Amino acid sequence: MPHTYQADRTDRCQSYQAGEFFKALPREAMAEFEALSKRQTYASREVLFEEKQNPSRIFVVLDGQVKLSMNSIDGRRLILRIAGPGELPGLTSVLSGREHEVTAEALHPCKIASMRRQDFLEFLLRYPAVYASVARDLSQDYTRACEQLRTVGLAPNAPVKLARLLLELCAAAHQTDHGVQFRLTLTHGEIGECIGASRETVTRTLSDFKNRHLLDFHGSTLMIRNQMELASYAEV
Amino acid sequence: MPHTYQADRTDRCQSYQAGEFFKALPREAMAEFEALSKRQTYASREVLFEEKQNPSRIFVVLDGQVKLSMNSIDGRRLILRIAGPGELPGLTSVLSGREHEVTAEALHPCKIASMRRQDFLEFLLRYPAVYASVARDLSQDYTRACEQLRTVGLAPNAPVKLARLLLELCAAAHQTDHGVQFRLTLTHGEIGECIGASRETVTRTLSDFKNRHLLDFHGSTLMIRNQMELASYAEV
DNA sequence: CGTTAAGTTGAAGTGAATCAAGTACCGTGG
DNA sequence: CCACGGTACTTGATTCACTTCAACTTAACG
Repeated sequence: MPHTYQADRTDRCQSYQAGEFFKALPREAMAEFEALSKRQTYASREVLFEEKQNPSRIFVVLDGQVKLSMNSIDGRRLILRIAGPGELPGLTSVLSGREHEVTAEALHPCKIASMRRQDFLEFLLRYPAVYASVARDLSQDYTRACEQLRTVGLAPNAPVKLARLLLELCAAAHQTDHGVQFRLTLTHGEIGECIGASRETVTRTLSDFKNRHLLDFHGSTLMIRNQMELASYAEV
Repeated sequence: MPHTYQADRTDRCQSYQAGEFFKALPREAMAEFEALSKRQTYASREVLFEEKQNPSRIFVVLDGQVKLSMNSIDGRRLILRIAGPGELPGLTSVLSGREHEVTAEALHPCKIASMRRQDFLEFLLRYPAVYASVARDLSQDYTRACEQLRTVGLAPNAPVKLARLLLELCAAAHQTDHGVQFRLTLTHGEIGECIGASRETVTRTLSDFKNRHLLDFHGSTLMIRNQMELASYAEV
């Protein structure tokens, strides 16, 4: 084997293991997964799979972000989540064989690994231990879907929905002296699509929060000044 | 063993196997599951577990129906689904150990089997084949949650939401010469809680559908006259 | 047969969508 | 360096679907 292969292999391992899924995998399972899968680069906005399609491949995000959403005929859209490195968008459908319930689309240029569905199912049969990872991933997906149902279906109004989304983002963010700070990579329109509100409502609600000193923003940087108050506000 | 035990045991097998979960289970796994679980009767409205609780037991509906819902402080409610015999409400949380995202409440008097969470997890380790059933159940829950997200979060208005719910109910209903007919066991209020609409809106929209000859109802019996048109209406 | 829960219908109020008309921002190329 | 075009954001005015409130009818059930 040429030297470059080793380097590449290490690189691949790291990419795969960015998420939880492959963490607990035995070495030989990991190697086999890599052997069976192929890597590909997806351009920004390129679609990995679409809702209503039958799942033909399993995908692993190695690098970049993938937007999972549901789309309606009239152009309305509901963003479910942004999947990052190590995640397996569409796992549910690949397992069940039912058509995809969501559309996956590269947000930025992405590195993606993928494998034929049948190969993955056979791989699963050879390594039943992987089921534990599968179950964890599925249950996480379900939990997230429930959280979003709570936001979209149970919140009494748009400000509460937005507050809930912001608090979710806080969890992955970085604490400073003046509050929790993070970059808002989504546009107002996309935020609206996460919570079922219009772009304008997002703008208005954000500036309302600013006026009430719950948060501050300059450009795409958002600072949650008073997370406690925001949280009590978001309570459903 | 007394004779009644045999009879009881047969009865129990049938109850467990009403759903998909236990269908594929090896005989000894089934027997062990029964030995470790206890049966209980729940009165109408009695709560099996509540959201935010930590999961301590796994539940199996043997007979009756269990309402799964999310509840907000101010009395608003979102009904996720009605679980019937053979289903395992709360499975996700039992597996992940995270707090319950939903509340489970007996609709009518119910027969329920339950088992200590720890016992179930150990049972799973002894019978990894059960993971296949677990994965199927989880993916089904996820799919359903997605469907509801589509209804609640993506439908443009209440009539479309209601039409989608009715079509869902049609799937489990019985075809006649004049259309699909089934009993609507939910009250208008509960229907509203399924789709995120008020009781009055449900009443009004149903009578609107009736006027447009999409459906008919007498008492709690509902007849979908024109399923095709209702479906095209519900398209999101 | 009376009491309670569910369904119905009308009227008024409201939160958020939509429409409209801007401004700020950013990368590109002259 | 600045004009340009495109995208995102902002803000106000209008509209509308649905909620809420209220009064009433009908059905369910011990």
